[in-house]
Amino acid sequence: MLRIHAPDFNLDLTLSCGQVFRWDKKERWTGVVNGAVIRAEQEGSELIIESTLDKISIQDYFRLDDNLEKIYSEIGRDKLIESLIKKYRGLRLIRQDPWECLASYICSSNNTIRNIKNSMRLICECFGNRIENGHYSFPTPDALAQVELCDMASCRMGFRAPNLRSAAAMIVDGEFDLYGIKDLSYEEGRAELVKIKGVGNKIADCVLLFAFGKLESFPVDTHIEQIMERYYSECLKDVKKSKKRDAIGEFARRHFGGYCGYAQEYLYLEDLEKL
DNA sequence: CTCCAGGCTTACG
DNA sequence: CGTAAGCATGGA
Repeated sequence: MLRIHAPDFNLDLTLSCGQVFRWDKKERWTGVVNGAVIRAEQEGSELIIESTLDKISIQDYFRLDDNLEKIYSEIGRDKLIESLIKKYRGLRLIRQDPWECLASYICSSNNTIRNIKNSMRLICECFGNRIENGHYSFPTPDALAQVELCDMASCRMGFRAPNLRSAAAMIVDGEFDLYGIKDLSYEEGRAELVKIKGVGNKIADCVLLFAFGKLESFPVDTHIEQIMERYYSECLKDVKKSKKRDAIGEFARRHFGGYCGYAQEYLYLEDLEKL
């Protein structure tokens, strides 16, 4: 049992804001990270962890080394984001495994969070390794590259299944250096990721932000598009519909600065919770 | 029934 | 160039 000092951290918000798909809250939050089951709960500023992973790995996963005060002062450029910082204080980005992150977001296109979570659970149950009762590791690229498409149909991924398997094959064959992206700039990494079939700008931005910690990434999906239209419409007039998402991302980098990926997460959660 | 969901690819003017 | 249909699946 680990007790980790975690000020400015909100476990519930961090795990329920839609950035990760393999955590569930029962009595405690339970998830699988890097092949190990983690059970987590929070008591005030103490994060209480039961896992075989060490303290450093947990701190790294939850990005507890991020200086949130500095990030808040950087992105807090207007009234809206200031109010969201106040409302969702302690929401942190998570440092996900690149392959699981890529696979999850390949599955995310034109899909719901509920369906994505269901598909990722099935993928792990069908093709991962059993760790303990009811908990499975995320299958490696090798494991998925060998799966027949007809066997993948049971994971309910629909038209995205061939994209996931071909991404796995590209990584296994050495055709795509996923882990090398950590050494690239945001722009270079994006140019690489969109070479994968089924990966466009938005999914590339999610992988760059959630797995590689490129905090200047600002993924623009339907939720972000809607909330940005509502609150920052004056900055998007005269932009053609087909260029709107690019324009929103560029505006966000100018407006919120180099930590705009954090701003994205707060805006996204606000739109998720709208009535 | 239609419309939408953390989009992307392809085809057609 | 630009726009639009089509893509599986499930829920509202």
